[in-house]
Amino acid sequence: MDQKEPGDRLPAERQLAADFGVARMTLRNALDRLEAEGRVHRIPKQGAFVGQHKLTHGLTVSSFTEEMLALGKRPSSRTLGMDVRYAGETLATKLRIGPDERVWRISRLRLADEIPLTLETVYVPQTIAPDLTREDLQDQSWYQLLAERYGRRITSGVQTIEPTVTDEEESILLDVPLRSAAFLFVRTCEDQSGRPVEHVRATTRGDLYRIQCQLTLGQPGLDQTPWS
Amino acid sequence: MDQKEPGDRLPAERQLAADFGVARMTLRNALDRLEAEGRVHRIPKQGAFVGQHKLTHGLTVSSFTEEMLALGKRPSSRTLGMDVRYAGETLATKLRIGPDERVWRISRLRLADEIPLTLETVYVPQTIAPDLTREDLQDQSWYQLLAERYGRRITSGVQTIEPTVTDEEESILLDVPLRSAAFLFVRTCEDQSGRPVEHVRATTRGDLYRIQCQLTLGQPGLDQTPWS
DNA sequence: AAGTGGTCTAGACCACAGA
DNA sequence: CTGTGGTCTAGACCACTTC
Repeated sequence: MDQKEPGDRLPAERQLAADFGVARMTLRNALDRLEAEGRVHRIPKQGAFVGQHKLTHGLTVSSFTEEMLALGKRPSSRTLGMDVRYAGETLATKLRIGPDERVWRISRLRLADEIPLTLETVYVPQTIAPDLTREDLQDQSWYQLLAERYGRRITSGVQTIEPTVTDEEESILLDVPLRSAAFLFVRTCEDQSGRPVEHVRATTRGDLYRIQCQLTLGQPGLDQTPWS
Repeated sequence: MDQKEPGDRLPAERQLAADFGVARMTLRNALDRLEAEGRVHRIPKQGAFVGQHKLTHGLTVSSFTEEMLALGKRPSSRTLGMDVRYAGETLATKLRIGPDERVWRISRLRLADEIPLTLETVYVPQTIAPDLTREDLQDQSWYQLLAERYGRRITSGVQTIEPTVTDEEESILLDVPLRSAAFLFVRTCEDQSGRPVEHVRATTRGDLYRIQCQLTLGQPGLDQTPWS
């Protein structure tokens, strides 16, 4: 079994399927995922090739902790604030709760190898995590905590991404000059049964973080439909 | 046949497959695409629902023209510069050509409903489009031109996204204040046979454009692998 | 218990690539 | 031409949700 180099062609699908003892459809599904992750690059009618580039973490649901560990960085966290407040109309809609229900509001500075990287504010209904403490949030994965203690596995979400410039407070906390370029991520995540679990606003330094993603062709003919 | 509202549940997969007269696997593939486009929202073990949100254009290969038309805007274009130069080392690597081969360098301001939105610079090997003229670029889809005249259908690409702030020239051309938030998209696109066709740097106004995408769970167990 | 989505199987046909 | 990936079929089993 020789090691493949980036750019090398993988064996034919039928061959691989036979090697692994699975049906070709199953093998293709696996390749689909590898391609989405950027680990292989496929050329229609020609084959699959070992990925050329080290794609950075793309657009999957993953906690800061997991993402940093995957990138070989040491994640840490400083809790800046943590309180309970009423959801209010906007947040209630996103979390599908009543506007007078209470939510945790947790502000944290996330660091990678002790360098400030992201400033995030998480909103989570108090009914989901009633007994949360400051210690729970220190240096452990928030998603792991949600899964293990509260039985909520985050499996999907919708995210918007905007460019922004840091204001005075963000600049100080993130240790960058005033009006530096940054990402603003806003996402609402759901658990395995489709119930909203958290709403997050995260400001991430643009000088240290970038998004890399594979572009694929939206199937022709359907993209034409106007969507109001 | 009644019209479905956002949030309504779709019929069961087996039912839909029977209605359309296709196998369930085929129906599921179609649902996968609709979900990736944000038109449908699926909850595991419960069903598929009409999409809640009007998702903005996500991360598929599409020309500016097509994307704006899909959003109901009228695209237009002003060519700012167009010349031929040597590729140089960096660009040559991305386009997989020799460093002393010639490339078109085309700068264009892209507008939506006459409002400046994106400032883009496209690099394309001269061998691919030898007889390009300024008129070719006026108010017609570049990808369509590539496909129809040169037989190159853009089907995939790799893109990096960074936040940036506009410099003096960009601010004037995009009609925004100095140091406004903007996206910097850098992508290299390939045709149907996997050959690089163009390299693009595009600066897009952050006050008018955002990215919205569906987050999904990278399959567990494989994400743990460190990628150097 | 019945119905659901998620997954897999073992075949099949097509269009296109390269020799 | 042969082999390839792209797509589809008709069935199957499982785990889970809902009644």
